[in-house]
Amino acid sequence: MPQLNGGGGDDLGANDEMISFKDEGEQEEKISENSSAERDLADVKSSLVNESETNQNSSSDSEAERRPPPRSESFRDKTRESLEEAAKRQDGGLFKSPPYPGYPFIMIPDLTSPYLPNGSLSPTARTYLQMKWPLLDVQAGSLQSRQALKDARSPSPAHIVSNKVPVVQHPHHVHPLTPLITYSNEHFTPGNPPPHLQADVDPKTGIPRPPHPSDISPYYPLSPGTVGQIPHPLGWLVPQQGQPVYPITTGGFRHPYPTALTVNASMSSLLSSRFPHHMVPPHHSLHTTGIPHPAIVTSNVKQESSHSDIGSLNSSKHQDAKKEEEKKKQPHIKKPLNAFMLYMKEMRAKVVAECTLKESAAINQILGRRWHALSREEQAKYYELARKERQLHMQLYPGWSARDNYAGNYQGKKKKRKREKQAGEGNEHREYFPNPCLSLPPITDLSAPKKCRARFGLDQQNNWCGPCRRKKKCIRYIQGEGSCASPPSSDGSLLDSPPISPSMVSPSPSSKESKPQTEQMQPLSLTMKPPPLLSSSQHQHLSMAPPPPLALLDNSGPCKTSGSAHNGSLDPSDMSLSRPTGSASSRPTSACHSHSLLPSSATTQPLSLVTKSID
DNA sequence: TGCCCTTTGAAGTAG
DNA sequence: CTACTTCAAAGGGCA
Repeated sequence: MPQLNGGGGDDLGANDEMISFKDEGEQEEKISENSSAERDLADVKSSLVNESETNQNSSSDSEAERRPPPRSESFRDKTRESLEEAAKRQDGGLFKSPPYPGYPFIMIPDLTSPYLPNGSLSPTARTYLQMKWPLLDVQAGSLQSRQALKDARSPSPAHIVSNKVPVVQHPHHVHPLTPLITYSNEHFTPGNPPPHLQADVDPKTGIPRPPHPSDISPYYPLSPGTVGQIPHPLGWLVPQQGQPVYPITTGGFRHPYPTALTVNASMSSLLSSRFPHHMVPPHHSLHTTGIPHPAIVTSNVKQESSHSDIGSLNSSKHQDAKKEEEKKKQPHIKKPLNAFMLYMKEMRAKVVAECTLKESAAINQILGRRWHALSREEQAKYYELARKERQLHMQLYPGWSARDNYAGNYQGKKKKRKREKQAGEGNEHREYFPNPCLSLPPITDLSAPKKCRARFGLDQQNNWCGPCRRKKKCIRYIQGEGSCASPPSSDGSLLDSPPISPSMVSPSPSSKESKPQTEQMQPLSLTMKPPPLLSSSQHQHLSMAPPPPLALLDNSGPCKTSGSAHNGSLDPSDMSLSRPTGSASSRPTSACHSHSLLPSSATTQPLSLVTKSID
């Protein structure tokens, strides 16, 4: 991977400092162009979600009724339209700008499924496939090509192979930065064959395949002929040759829904393939390849629900023992990943490579910023994925509840008790970026500074409190004052706080000065969430009115990259999302150390980390 | 070994 | 309804 050195040293710190992401610059540009378009981020987000929901609604209105949510044509059509549109847009500037991502491409998840406990592959091992519409209609049956592909492929993880997940890989057109996971809506297609349809079984593997190519979603990238065995980030989620992947019966689960999913053959096979035998609910038509479902961590299916149902016998008295036992025995069904998590999984490796950082906390900060820098469409992609994953999860584990994973921690029980922050602290505004890579000079609102780490940065650890040095909870952080070393500015900003990290602060001396300055440095300072204290009305107001200081912060990186033709598809609203506010004027136009991190990525994933004041 | 850090988002709980 | 909490991933660091 291209190191981010912008001139910078190889060492982490230096490097980080210098890193800037082009995409941010692009984002900024957008912002500047659309400064007026500020919208409430929250609204935007919700709109994204809604869109996604909407898409699916057409197909799944009454999902509850028809358990096997038919994912529908409508959705498919829409998606296809979107894709086509995207493709068209890209024609002009083809990958110059972050093509929107995903559409034309398929992201193949690394072999290590997020849920697979023992993933053997590195997270980075992700392949992005380009989707070509034309390929979509490939007949599923082409064993030949499939075989060929198979042969050509290097050995895949056993589970994968066994599953024979068909994925088409087009090495040549892979776009590094814009992976997209495509779902085959088919999975949910109402018309899917009933379980018994396993009839269409892969002769070789014995694994059921999609009944008919025709069912394959139009944009389903995988052509049977070119099937590869690549896992998807949502690996288990990835359709196999257009077949529904998820349907699973709830054998050992709580069945909130009566029909519990009409599992369709493909799903069954998928599930079976993902679950170890013992994990698979006693169930009829599941295939057992011994592959656990990603969401299941332990060896046994968490059947608490069913257990509870069945045996309320075990009442409280056994609970403790029971819990322990369950802990050990029961598999832990993990929460489905949300949009951001999906994004993180996908991008983490990239960021790591760029920054040479390995610390997840730092990486996550970067990713968080990048996330905000994403265009609406890009985020929408992930929201959609997340939505699907949730649906899938729901189907797989109808009785599962997030509460199940609380482990009794809620309200102060056992483990992780995250920071005890009190209301008032308002962390939301914290903007410090310890990681040089972020280089975003931070501190925006700082009424709620973060921990010492965040406040002082890695290079000033001498200022950290003891616990912080030990990576423990910051003792200074706890208090609303939030002041570790230096008190917040009179205006509430921590601008006068010690510079975070040299790298972050960057050359510009006047950090204190100005919000504007700060703003400039703060590429993505905005959080999508409205300030906690704002009432909805206020919130709304904000969206309409000139952005509050905080909002202003957003100027992200100045680095406008060349051509950021960006996505032509973006509409003004897009910007609002990525950059809720921000005025062009405040943003430095030229100041950017943009060292492009990634040749290819640079265009797409701009995150201008470094901000230097102009002049 | 297990928690912390850090991010966003979803979902649960408490008031 | 609002506010708050937990947990998803990740991996280095620490007790």
